[in-house]
Amino acid sequence: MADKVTIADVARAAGVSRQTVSNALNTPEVVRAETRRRVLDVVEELGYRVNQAARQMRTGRSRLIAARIDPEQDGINGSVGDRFLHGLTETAAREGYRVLLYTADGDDAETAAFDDLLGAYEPDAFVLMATHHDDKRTSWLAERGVPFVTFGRAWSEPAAPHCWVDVDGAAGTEAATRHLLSQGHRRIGFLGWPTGSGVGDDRREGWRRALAEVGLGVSGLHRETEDDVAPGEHAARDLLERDPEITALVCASDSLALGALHVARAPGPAWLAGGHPHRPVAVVGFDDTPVAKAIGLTSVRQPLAEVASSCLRLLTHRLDGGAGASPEYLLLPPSLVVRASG
Amino acid sequence: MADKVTIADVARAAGVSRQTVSNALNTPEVVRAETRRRVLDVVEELGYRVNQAARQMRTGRSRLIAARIDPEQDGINGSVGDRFLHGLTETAAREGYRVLLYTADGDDAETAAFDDLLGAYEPDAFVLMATHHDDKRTSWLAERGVPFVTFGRAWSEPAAPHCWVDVDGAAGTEAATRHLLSQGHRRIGFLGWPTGSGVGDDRREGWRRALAEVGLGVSGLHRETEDDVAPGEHAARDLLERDPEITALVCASDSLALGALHVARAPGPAWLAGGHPHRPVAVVGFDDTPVAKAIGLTSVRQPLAEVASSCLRLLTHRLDGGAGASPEYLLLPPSLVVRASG
DNA sequence: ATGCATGATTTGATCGTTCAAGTTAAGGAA
DNA sequence: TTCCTTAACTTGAACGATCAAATCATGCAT
Repeated sequence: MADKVTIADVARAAGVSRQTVSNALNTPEVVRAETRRRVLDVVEELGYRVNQAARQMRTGRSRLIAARIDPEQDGINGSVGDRFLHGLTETAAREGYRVLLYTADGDDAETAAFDDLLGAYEPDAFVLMATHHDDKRTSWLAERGVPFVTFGRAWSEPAAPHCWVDVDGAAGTEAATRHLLSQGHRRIGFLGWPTGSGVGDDRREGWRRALAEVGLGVSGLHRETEDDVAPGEHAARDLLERDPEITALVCASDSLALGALHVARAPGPAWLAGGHPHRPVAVVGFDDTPVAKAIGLTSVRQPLAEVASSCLRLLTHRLDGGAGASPEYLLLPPSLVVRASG
Repeated sequence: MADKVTIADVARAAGVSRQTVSNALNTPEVVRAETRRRVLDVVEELGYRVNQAARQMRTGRSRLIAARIDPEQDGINGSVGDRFLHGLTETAAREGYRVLLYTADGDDAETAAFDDLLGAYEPDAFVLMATHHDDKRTSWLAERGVPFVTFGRAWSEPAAPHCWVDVDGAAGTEAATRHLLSQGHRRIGFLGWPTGSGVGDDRREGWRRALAEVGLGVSGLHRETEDDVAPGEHAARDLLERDPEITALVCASDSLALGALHVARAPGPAWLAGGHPHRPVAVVGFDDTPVAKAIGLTSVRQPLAEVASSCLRLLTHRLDGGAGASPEYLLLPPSLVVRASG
């Protein structure tokens, strides 16, 4: 609290001007090596730290990156966002940035939040999660020339005008399906979300592809429903009852997979209510949430730490380095975490 | 992106001086009502927003609150921090503050992070989670006069020199135990953490108290172990095998409870490996994590949103209002979420 | 009338940094 | 010698807000 050391203090102690101190720190190449050393020694000795607010005033750059923190949606899939945020914060710190949080419920509230933040704190960039078709947020930012990356590809545009990083969901479900095929399963169903969501359609496609590769069709083998446990259970029951040949299910999320497990399991334990005795069915989820780990559910894991660091690297590259003209896209492969469920 | 409106722009348009605009916004009572209205109209019309950086330079206040984001510990209990952070962000926004994230592994790394942040971004305050005995972090901040609140009481000091908000863990386990008693259970065990952790000891105490109230002792009824699923399972097995009379277990966390469930359940489903057939045992967890909800585990729920908003309210009260001399403490009651497990 | 609070507004200075332009000294080419 | 270039460093101004002090009316008591 006591003292705040300013650049002028350092300059005085080192016997140079303010600007030379600034140069020694930010543009070393214009300062004589010996002078630079002397300045850096004094900086160290006095414990000088540049004041962000002052720097921001002059340069217009806040070294702040804004990201949304979600209320844990259904409580199961929510943890994805948190793992991502943690990775983001860690990488950001390493690159000299900090993560500023905001909340918003819906796209309109979020663009309003953009406006507020830009007016007051002037973050240098935004990181968006969960992109969807006709995402208003990206166009809002793009129109105003605000830098941003998205975790999630641009579903509506073939070649997006902005950078994105995403995980290859289709590759994930494809790997999951192949895994099940290799275990001898031949009739493998899919539990997903209603057509029209980019992410959901993508995950279904991976499953379809894997089956097609070995000459199997998908007719009557899938159900689409809301992303929660109860709907998942319902859909799974329906699917399994209509097709007694099905021995395995690939799911678009751990929530759905958990619902499926309630049906697919052998006569259930006392603390899981209402299970009809049923043949055992293998189940694979998506996201490798804590719940999956806890109950031994095989699941597709997204490399969230890498997604986060990639997002940040794309941003800082644009912010600090020359602003490369064409946007970059990055599609990372997920991995399958095999557990007892399949 | 185009234009940024400054206070000078507003002043010019409204035909007053910069200072009057500032006063109209920050000290309305010194400005004539009519003038104030005119200024506010112009503010609205031009879309003026105060620039935080400039304000911070002059006032020394950043309106930033720093909080740590954890890597999801064991993946199960981690979600507590995230729910808290979300609440914090939401309340902060309402009070004109923003949450700035940082990461740190261990107390020393965290105080180093304090130093970094204070030097560069000058957050007005810190919010700390998971306080423990002899917490280096609180003393570091206190010595330097940096405002902060902790989620978690000051375990080492009788009357802490700083504000804290906490959840009454003992009340939670007490309620859980009473609930089990009311269901007819008479021999109720406890699975907890090694003695010495404030939180863990507190939770054990609530269980003990509830049993004592109805004249029951606790000898041989509890086990202490590391906070994870496997140790929980191990400890539960040990406890249940040595005392065949036990019909229910209260646990210090959902992780432990999940381990206990692996033992306590009726002959397990195929996807949960290695279960010895066993008598059914009721289990209650702590934290009401997504996992608890997913598997139907009765659990003690902490009112995280209220904890977060209370933390923030205590802070802003001190930051904005007069800095009340004596610290305030707030102990909030948890609630029991009853599910199939007990 | 004069003086003097009081209310409403304005003026100049300042926070700590970096930008842009200026200065100084040294080295080469003419 | 004189001029020009370059390297190394310094000086003043500016970013956009608020603080502290100054100014200008206005009303009221003396």
